Amino acid sequence: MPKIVAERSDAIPSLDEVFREYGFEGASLSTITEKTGLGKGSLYHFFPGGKEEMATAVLGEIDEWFVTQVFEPLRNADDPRSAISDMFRSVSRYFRSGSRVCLVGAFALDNVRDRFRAQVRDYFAEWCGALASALTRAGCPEPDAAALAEETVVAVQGALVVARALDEPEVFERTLQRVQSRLLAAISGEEQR
Amino acid sequence: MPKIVAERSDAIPSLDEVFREYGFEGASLSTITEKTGLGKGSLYHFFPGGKEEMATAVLGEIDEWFVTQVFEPLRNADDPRSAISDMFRSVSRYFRSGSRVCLVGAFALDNVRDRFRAQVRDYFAEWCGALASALTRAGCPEPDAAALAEETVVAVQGALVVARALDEPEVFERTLQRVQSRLLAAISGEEQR
DNA sequence: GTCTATATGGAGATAGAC
DNA sequence: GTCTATCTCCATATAGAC
Repeated sequence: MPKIVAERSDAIPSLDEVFREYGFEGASLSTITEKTGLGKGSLYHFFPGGKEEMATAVLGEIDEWFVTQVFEPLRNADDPRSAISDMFRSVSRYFRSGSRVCLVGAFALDNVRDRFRAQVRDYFAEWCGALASALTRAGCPEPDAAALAEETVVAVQGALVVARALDEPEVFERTLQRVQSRLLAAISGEEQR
Repeated sequence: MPKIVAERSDAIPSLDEVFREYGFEGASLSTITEKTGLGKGSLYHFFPGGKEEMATAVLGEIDEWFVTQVFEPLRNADDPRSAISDMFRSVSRYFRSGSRVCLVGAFALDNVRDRFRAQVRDYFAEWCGALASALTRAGCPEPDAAALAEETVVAVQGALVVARALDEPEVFERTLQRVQSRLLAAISGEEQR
């Protein structure tokens, strides 16, 4: 399907798709041309830095989505409990119930990690930090909160790997359910003390 | 350092290293030549199918290691409890406490997954199956065993992703500790009934 | 801004001497 | 078995007309 592209940001969703499907090295300029509907001329007009700039832009867009949809709600919500539930809903939607890969995670395992080191690092650090913050405000003691947050982020990433390896997206939803109930249990447990 | 290469299998460890470090697409023939110490002539003599055959051979070698070191012990050990402990020790050693990537997991997230679909699939399916078998024989009821096994494999893969993304290998060891105690707790819990 | 044509390099792979 | 030379192809990137 042809895309309507009038400015740089209109191309980002297609670029996101392409990198997710083919990986950074696997996404050739001709593939990108095809999937975005933009010729090389336009592509280099919008992204003078070439593929690397395209990927940086996509990572930036992903980060922005997570910041507004996930990280900020976790950090600022009046009700941290429901912010955590919202996180699971958003994440499930974002990863299409396990049939969509995490581009940042894929970059982390790839040799391109070093080229996008800061963006990759921050994404995971922010996620862990924001979730730990919500857990703490929900009554979970500090060290447990950090551990639970890390466990949750690890589970999400692992589930995406295994789901794709087995071609069984259900692994992802099962995992989300499991860690979510574990988090909520940890919170109620604390509140009862 | 130069390698002593007299037969095909002598090249596998170097190939394994190269693919782990550069990924499948990122590992060019000149990189491979350099790291294995073999010229293109020798390389194509040993692997007429080129890069794809090299990767297949590496995946086969990895699988064989896991079958003998991890899967068979899990399935056959007289004492499933200690087989499970052994698994965690072997896995920690194999992944160098989180500083080594899982090549199969990396392939799963990459677009090369489809080219090695069966090998990628089997690796994870076998791991889950073998661990579930050990858990069942240790007294864990069937459905719980499968869920716990899946959770464990998911955690290992996720920990490798996050450890590499954050440049913090400790994430891996922490995760192993956590899932190990959870498994052992589940088993003792069952045995007390 | 978007196109076509093109430059240049390195990729994977092969041939054939030794 | 291992080497060097070479083939072909497609990659990223650029130039310049429109």
